[in-house]
Amino acid sequence: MWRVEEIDRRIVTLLAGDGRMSFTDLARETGLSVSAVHQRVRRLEKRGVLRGYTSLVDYEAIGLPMTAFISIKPIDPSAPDDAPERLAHLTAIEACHSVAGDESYILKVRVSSPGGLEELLQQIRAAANVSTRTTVVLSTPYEHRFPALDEAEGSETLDQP
Amino acid sequence: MWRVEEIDRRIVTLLAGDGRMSFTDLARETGLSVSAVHQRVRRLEKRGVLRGYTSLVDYEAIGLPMTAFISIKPIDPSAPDDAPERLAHLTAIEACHSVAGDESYILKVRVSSPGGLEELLQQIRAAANVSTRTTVVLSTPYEHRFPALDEAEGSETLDQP
DNA sequence: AGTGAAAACTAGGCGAG
DNA sequence: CTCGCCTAGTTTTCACT
Repeated sequence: MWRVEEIDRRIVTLLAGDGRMSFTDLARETGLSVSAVHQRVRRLEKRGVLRGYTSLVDYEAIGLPMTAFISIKPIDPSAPDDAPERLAHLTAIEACHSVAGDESYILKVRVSSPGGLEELLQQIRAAANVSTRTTVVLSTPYEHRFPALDEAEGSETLDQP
Repeated sequence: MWRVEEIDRRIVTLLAGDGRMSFTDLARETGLSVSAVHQRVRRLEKRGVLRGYTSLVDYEAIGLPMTAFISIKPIDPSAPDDAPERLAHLTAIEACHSVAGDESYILKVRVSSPGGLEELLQQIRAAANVSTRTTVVLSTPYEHRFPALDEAEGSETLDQP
């Protein structure tokens, strides 16, 4: 009697929790056959609901112990705003969000040291002609959590053929 | 002649790019045997360098099209600061970073609508006794990128037996 | 959409260099 | 640390419902 979509949400949630979970395990958890889950996962991938898989990495262990948020604002507000493309080559930038508010973008960056952050800030200012405001992360109580999906959410979009 | 560590960095980078890559493929990409890669991956997992695997999800497709950053500040600065624990039950909060600066934490949240954001803000203020400052994300040019790891970074920490 | 079974491929353990 | 072999288990396709 529950909507079919329940199962897709369950699959997405399970894979968010363990991106390497086998189809066999997904099948057991969802009560479907292996081939049915397989088919659903492939369909979710094709539709872009599942956009890929990644490992969660300890940035401290790979020599990038420092995280910061950098808000940027164009120095010349009349110039075309192509900051994301201009900054894309800086691999220390993990994410770039266009935001409402005083500044135009928020960047999340990972660097090895204060010196590395200073250097990155100079590169950002030079590459995109922006002023910056930096907020250094001291610790991260949690990250990469996945929300509980209830039937109110996603039903319309996930339910299309 | 190159440091052995080169290979571990390569493995981490490959798994960051495709968290479901098979050991067979990892072996081919790194030039090692399957069992050698297998052993290295298990070691990286045990050391906590690889902390897990997850799927990348299109939040719009699952009915959570709205992302925001919420900075919070305690209303009573003399009270013990246990905001992360007090907020942990709110699954709309994807990440919680303790930060330097005017505010004490930055939260990243996913909601279904402005109404959902409003409700979440009330819950946050009530649960942690904080004031909030919200920055709504308009679009995300990129996210979840993984930095290029060069030999300068990570060598010390990754190189230990 | 779902199922079960066959074929191809992968994971994970073992002994050896 | 690395290799290659081996078996159990997983992925993927297919014909059928």
